[in-house]
Amino acid sequence: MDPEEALKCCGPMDDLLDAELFKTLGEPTRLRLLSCLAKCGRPCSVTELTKCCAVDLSVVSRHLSSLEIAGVLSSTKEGRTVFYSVRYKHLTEAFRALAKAIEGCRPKRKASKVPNSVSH
Amino acid sequence: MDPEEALKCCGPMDDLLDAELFKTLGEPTRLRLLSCLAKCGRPCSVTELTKCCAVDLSVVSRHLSSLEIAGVLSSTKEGRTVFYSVRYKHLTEAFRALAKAIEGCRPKRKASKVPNSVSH
DNA sequence: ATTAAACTTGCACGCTGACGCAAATGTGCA
DNA sequence: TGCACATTTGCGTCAGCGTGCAAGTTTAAT
Repeated sequence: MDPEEALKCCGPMDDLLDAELFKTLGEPTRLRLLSCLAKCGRPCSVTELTKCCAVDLSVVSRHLSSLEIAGVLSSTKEGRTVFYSVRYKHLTEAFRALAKAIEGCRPKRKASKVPNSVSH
Repeated sequence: MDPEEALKCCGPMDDLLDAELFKTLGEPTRLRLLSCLAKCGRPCSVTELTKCCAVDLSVVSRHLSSLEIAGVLSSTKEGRTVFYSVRYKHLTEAFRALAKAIEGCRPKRKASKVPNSVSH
């Protein structure tokens, strides 16, 4: 198949390769917040999470909001504090599905010796 | 555990949460190139891949280079044309490992009613 | 040697996004 | 009501990045 055709044919990958999700995860500070939150294993407040990275609290608030929009975190409000949690199940399933989709595109057996088909 | 401690304690996630990888995948044009290349199921040249996205060939060249540096693609040169391929195995394993690491952080059973241990 | 094809690289432009600070909003408490 | 705490939002700044165009590089063919 040619790349031009591949563009039109819609596979499982196209639904799973979410640019917004990757863009959100592709930022060191956000990634650190996710990592710390995951390792804590419990919901944390914005103020708490600010202690694990060297940026202003307002910045952390915005990052956490982004992560929630991207489907990485969920939040619950208790009084005046907001608790963020990792969406473990959702994330795990997303990455597994992606792995499976990529694996599914992989050609099973290589045409070992067919010089003609190689050129183009 | 507090976010502050979590920062110091290094888990499996910290090795797998690669900001550079996500940043590279968090761009629509690059993601489209990856998708088309994967769906083709065969190595493609820069010129071929340019046909599946609406940007200049020089831009495609740079994107493919980025994807290679990030470990998403591999390239082989034949004469004057460069063929890019998806690193299926590498990507699949990376995402599966990530899924597993995230799953591993998930608290198995919630402490249903232990007020003392919650506060901190 | 000349020409053409396939990429790569240098450069400038425009836009996005991360950041800090200050002000605003929402909420519990005395 | 007044005050302190937790978080959000507005705003200006600055660096990074995607893009196109033009020039340079490598390699094949005539």
